[in-house]
Amino acid sequence: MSMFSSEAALDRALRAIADPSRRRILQALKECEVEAKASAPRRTEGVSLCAGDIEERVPLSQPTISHHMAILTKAGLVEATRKGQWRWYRRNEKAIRGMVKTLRGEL
Amino acid sequence: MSMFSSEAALDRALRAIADPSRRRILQALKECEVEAKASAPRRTEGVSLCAGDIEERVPLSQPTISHHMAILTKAGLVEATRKGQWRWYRRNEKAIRGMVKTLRGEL
DNA sequence: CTCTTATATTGACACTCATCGATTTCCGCG
DNA sequence: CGCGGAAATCGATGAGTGTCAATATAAGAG
Repeated sequence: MSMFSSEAALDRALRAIADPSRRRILQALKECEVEAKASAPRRTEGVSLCAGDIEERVPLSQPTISHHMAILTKAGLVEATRKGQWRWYRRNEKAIRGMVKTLRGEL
Repeated sequence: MSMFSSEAALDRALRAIADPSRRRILQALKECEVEAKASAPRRTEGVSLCAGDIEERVPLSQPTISHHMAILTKAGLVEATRKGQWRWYRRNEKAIRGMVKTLRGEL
């Protein structure tokens, strides 16, 4: 029983990844993960990007980035934690894998 | 190199499955496949449904069904062949599998 | 050719949504 | 408290889209 067993949850996730900008954001988060793995000293936020970092990597305005992050978070594909005035986003690999798996079975 | 290597093709496929009605249509086509496998006498159109059949299984008007079938076909997820005045639709399993696989790698 | 049936196309409508500028909220710091 | 920076929210706008009724097209039957 995955976290995408309900039609509504799967629908949110599929609509989330149906947008090219949001797919680019997910890829940017993935690249930052591998970078963090490659670098020797483990920073605590190594596998995360804050909204500003994403804005640097994806050519969209700050409100638009914020909007997309809210959609990705509500869909469960991304998790966020506050740290001071920043918000650190990271991929929810389990959820992403679960969505693909659900897709393979349900579609 | 899958058939969804280009961003445009993947985008078409993802937007296609982002709609619940189109996912229901894909499921209806899948059910008809397993029915055909279960029944002893192999009819030539056993793994297909015509637009009218789909209309019976999905509560949408005929023009809407036609519209969705065009989108699914353009996305490559469904194939169609004319047979008299009917159009028989069947899933493109290879493409569907390929899309999921591309998603697993690219996402 | 005409009738009937199956599907596609058109036109319209309501609704969603991606995007941005402007503003607001939040939070650490002095 | 007040300031500055980061992110969220608001309001507007333009593009996209799901849906249907009406109409058109296609194709077999008689």
